[in-house]
Amino acid sequence: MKQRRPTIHDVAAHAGVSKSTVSLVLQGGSQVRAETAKLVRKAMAETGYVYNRAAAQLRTSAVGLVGLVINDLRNPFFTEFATTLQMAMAAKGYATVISNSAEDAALQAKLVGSMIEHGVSAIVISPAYGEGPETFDQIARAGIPALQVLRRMDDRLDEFPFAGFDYATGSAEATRHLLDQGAKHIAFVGGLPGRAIVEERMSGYQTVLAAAGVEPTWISGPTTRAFGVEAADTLFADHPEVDAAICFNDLVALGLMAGCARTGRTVGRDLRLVGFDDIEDAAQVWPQLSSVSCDIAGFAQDTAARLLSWLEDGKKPAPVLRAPVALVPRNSSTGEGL
Amino acid sequence: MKQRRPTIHDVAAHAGVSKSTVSLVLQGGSQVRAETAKLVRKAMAETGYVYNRAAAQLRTSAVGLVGLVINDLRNPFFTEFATTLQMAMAAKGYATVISNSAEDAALQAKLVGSMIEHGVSAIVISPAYGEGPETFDQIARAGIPALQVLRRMDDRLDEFPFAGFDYATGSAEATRHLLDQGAKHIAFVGGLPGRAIVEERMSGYQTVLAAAGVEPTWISGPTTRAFGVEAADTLFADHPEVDAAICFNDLVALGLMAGCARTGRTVGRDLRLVGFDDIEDAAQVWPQLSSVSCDIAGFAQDTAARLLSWLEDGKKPAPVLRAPVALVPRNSSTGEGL
DNA sequence: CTTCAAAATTGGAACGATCCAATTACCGGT
DNA sequence: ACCGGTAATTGGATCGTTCCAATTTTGAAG
Repeated sequence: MKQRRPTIHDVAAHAGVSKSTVSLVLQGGSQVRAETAKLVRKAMAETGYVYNRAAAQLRTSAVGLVGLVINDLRNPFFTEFATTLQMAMAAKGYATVISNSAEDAALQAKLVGSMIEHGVSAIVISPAYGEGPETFDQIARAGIPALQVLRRMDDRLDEFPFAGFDYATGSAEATRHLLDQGAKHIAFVGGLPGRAIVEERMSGYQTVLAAAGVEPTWISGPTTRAFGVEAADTLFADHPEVDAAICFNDLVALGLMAGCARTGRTVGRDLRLVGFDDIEDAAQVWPQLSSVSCDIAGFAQDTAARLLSWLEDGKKPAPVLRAPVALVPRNSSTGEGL
Repeated sequence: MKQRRPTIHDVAAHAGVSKSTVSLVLQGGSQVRAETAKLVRKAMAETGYVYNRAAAQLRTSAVGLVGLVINDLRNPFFTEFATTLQMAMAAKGYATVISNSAEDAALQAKLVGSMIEHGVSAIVISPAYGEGPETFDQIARAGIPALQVLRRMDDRLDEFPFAGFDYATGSAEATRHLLDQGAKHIAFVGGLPGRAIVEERMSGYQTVLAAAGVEPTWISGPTTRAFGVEAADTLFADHPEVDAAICFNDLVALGLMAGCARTGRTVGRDLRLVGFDDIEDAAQVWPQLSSVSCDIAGFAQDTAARLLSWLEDGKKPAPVLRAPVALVPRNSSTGEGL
């Protein structure tokens, strides 16, 4: 039980070949005779050999391991991204370690440090809000390729290319859609001031409203479902004229829907609603939630592809990429079929 | 840019001490003079040293790294478990790598293999359904402590202790609650035949119904939100007499709620509903969903504690642990305040 | 100023794989 | 049987740490 694991030496002895041959078999090159290879593989099975990656890594320093740091893994939007990316990388032979920073910059720095020590060959990070550039300094020092996704926190875009969605266009489209549906007063619900994404997601809304000569209304707050529930009360008490809303994300929108249901308003008629992200739930609640769809799975696959071409062909991705988004109108905004 | 990373040697040279001293500083023992230690740390900062864990691991083979394999990371129930466990382990200085097997036994085996190669010192696994004992054989061969959680797939309980929830009692309680509310015909919705958890979650339901002399009704299917939506139609078409339902999990229940809303039934009045797991959403939809609460966060913390005591004090956990569950009645079953 | 134990420091020898250059095996054609 | 050339195999040397035994430094007591 306590004895040490067999090594490449033991396997070699058991198979009657040299350790070099075993190593060659391990690497799968067609350099060893099929017959010998079979012999070695049998010996591996019999001795219960397990590959020691640390030893290999020490010698080669290249391992198929990439780190993924997510600021809020509880949010289904990010979960979808993480799982899809992991699958895509796995298909190419890379292992992906997922970590959740829980929006805590200090923890995030620690996680990234640990990943670097473990020798990840790249990092994909959706950064937490928070103080300094510590996390990215660390990555820069280690000289590891890193991609910022979904949120842009560090300005060294040449070093840490960013990819996210074209939120501004999305919210503009959503606003226009609501106006087309006859909405007179459109509120924006959720998001805290001073955050880049919030400003981005609001900018399209503000532009379109300004063009239409309508006054914007912002109910700011955290981007959670709980806040959405609570925002419903605020909305009806303080802004009774509002007849439509764009939410920072679907979680807030779903919360808002629950809040409306509780107070007896019908979403889609009394209040027209559009969310953001188009998470799976959006199509499965009733009324179905209109949302600005971000095709997060496609984005994740794209990210994997970009990362791979960086790692394997040395092609550094463009410093900024904005993936298109599309409004998916459903009955929470059209009111059809209610 | 391309030059190799500084090693412990370089740091030593820079600080004017020997590599052994640097190593000692790294390990934090109080064996080196405070003054020297400071000198070394300064040298580390100046040379941009990063610790090479692979090398250390090769020598000591003990690293604070544990693997977590989850069968469905998209399900918020599991996400909550994973993130909480990760935080708890991080607090004790362990890094946790999370992987999603996506209910694919072959992928799971591959993931576990990769974790073992990376030298994890323990594995926590919520296993995917599927064929053979391959995954666990691998773990057994490597002699790594492993905990089965939430789902019991392997019978070697001495080797792979299991911990899960006391579902049978939970569903019995839920059934009794619904009967108390005046329900006459209670259906069980979701879950595929032949799976241990499904049988467990149904057993309490069946026992209580049998005692009350009521016929059970089972609408089986996958445990997803989409199935819940679809099940609503089945339910009303084929079993119009049903006036209450227990769902395999909250996802199914939430889907069922959406399905009811679409067809104009009021959950809590026309149909009394209880879910399972008490995920965050349950309290935030409207009507609020009654659910058998599993305190998954507490369970995750508990799991972390059990794992740590195994790893650090050598105390192997009991082969089977069933954590208590509690029914949380809300208005989807009581109908209050609707 | 010695002496001596305790504290601090140091030089190898591992750990288990990969890589390279060097060696040996094999095979078809004289 | 011999040769040449390719294919297959094989010993070191090496990667960056930790561990151990051995050595040096320190400082308090005599």
